[in-house]
Amino acid sequence: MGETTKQKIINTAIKIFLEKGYNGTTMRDISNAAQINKGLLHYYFKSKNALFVEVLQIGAKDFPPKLDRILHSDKPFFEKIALIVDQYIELLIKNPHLPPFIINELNQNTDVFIDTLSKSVDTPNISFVLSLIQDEISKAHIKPVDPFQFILDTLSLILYPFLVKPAFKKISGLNDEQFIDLMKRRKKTIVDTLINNIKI
Amino acid sequence: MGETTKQKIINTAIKIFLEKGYNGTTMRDISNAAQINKGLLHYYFKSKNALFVEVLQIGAKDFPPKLDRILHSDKPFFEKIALIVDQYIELLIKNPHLPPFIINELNQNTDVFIDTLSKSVDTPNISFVLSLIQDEISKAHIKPVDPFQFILDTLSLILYPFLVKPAFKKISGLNDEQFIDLMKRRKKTIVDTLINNIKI
DNA sequence: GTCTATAGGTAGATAGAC
DNA sequence: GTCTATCTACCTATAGAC
Repeated sequence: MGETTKQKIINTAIKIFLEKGYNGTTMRDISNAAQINKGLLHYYFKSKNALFVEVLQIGAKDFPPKLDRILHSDKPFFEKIALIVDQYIELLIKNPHLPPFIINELNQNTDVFIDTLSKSVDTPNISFVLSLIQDEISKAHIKPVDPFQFILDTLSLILYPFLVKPAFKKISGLNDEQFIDLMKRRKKTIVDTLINNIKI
Repeated sequence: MGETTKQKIINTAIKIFLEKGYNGTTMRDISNAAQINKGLLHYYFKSKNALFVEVLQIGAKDFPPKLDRILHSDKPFFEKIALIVDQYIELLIKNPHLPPFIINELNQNTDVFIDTLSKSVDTPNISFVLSLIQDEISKAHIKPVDPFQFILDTLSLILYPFLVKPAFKKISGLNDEQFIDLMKRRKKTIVDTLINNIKI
């Protein structure tokens, strides 16, 4: 038995929204790509916005648990960093449209986007991460850096290349495969950069 | 003497395009904000796209020269880094909509966007920057890092916070003034992180 | 140069036959 | 549940009066 029509719509909508963003996507785009009738979109989903919200909630459900498991494990701090960098980069390699999509929706539709996400996803517990870093500092395992800035550093180093991927590929002349390879090698670079900055 | 109508259109268009992106902006938005008649937009500019291209070229003209002057100066390498970080952060504080705008257009309209920019702006000479880093390495002034990755690190650390500013403000509860203050303090954090990673 | 009116197209959404 | 036809609203762009 194949996908139900509703499933087909959702799966297709995820793909198209990721590629083109909310504004850039038309209901016709989705119905064409899913090869179903336009009217059916409104039969299953009240409106474009309702479809978007539902897709967003489904798509976002799988991310945070993995990170949470790493953060709450009993592994050493430096190892946690390496694991998180690894998980993130692998996620982004598999979902290259995710970072620009999030940045775009975040800046054009801030409130709806954040509210929808925080309702459907366990908000990543920032204060826990902060306390984790603070703890390492007070135990003199790492230098007394600003935990906030350290989190910013980490996310910056991981996400930025995926945000400018099109320009990066054009300027450097790399193809997709080579870009992925560079990002896999970048894991170590990022961990080194982060750890060089905090090790005593 | 006040602005000419054409100037008024351009100035307004820059603002609106930056806020809403190309797709999110309507000609009506621009004419309303500029308080001029819709028809005049098409009198001065053939089409929405032509207006966009012109605005892009004008807006992009001022950026690269400053960086180029720093890069080609005879200042020590570490000082160049500090100056570049400073210039970038100050630029972004003054133009907070710039980073998300660029990311969005870059990912949705890759070719047109890059082509338009590279025609109107002296392409920032990446190979010169690479050779600059390579030179420092061969003189044993810094550790033998991958120059490509080092450039990525630098841009990542500078730009990322501005890309997620809305989420960051909402999560942290900071207001605009506090965010700017944090970014000014972040200059030193970034330079430290970068230099810690390459100093011998 | 500036305006009004409107053409021509396409978006999201609905009604109703099957 | 699925389809076609159609509505309303809004977009870009143009024509033409002033």
